Amino acid sequence: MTSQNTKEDNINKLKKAGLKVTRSRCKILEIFQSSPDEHYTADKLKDMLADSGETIGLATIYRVLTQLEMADLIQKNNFDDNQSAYEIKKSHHDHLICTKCGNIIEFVNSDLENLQERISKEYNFSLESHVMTLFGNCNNENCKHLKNK
Amino acid sequence: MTSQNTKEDNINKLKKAGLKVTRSRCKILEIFQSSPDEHYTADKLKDMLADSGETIGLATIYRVLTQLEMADLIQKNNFDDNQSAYEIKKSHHDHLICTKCGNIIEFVNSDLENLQERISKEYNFSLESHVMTLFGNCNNENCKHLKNK
DNA sequence: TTCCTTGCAAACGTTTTGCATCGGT
DNA sequence: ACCGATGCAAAACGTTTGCAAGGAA
Repeated sequence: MTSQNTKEDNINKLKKAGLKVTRSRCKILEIFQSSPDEHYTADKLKDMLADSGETIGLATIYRVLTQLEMADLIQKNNFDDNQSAYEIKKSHHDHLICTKCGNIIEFVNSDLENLQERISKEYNFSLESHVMTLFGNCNNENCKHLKNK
Repeated sequence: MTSQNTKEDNINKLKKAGLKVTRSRCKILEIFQSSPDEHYTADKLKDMLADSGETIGLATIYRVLTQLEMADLIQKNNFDDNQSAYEIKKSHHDHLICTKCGNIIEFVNSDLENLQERISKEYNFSLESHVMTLFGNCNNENCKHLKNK
């Protein structure tokens, strides 16, 4: 296994960002890596940490999330809710969100990336980043549980 | 003038939505119509209303915004801030946002609309709506005022 | 030992709600 | 006259911050 996500790697990533290697930061990073497509709110993280026996204060979680975001290890999303959803940083990608069950699907589309560049040029705009989110119904069988949070 | 935005029209729109035609709702609608490309926070609306001699409580503004949104007369945007920005509902369009000065530019692009449909189909997804926001620098001369709010 | 990190509680800013009053219809 | 709409104040909510105690280097 030449996994990119060993504990060693995380230690290096944190050090590189000038952050001390603490239990909280490692545990949080590991959760993100355990399900790379999942989106986590601060609250959800707190619950998951609690479930695995780690009691970490919400304040710390918010602080860590901010730091990991600045270190470019995770990405913050402001979807339609009042809560921010974080996910591990990957190459450019966007989201489909089911308005019935809240399910989030990620996708990558290079045509989209190109189109964004074209549009930016049209407005003499220097593109830094983007967000694109499609809302609709996922048409899955198990789209019955309303808003899994 | 065969304007679509007479007071008569607004009265009809409100009635159609099952809302009483009150001073607050009319004034707020008029502000949105006076600058169709502008984006307003609840706070900003309160200030503008105050400037024109209308003192309307923030609670009412939020209630009206929610109702106008449900009536499909305005649209709510959750950009990167903590505040929601509302604008009058137009045909599909998206945003370029300057990360330096906060300036918001609207654009419409039919290629984008088509591409969204293609992507949705790919995931067996029934598209209802979308959000696309490009962040970058607007390269305007007057891009010096940091974050005009 | 140093300074960063954490927990707790309190503060914060935005949005929502309860309730009495007001105003369309 | 009825019932929805409003104002005010208080509550709720997610997030941030101050401070004292704890932990990595």
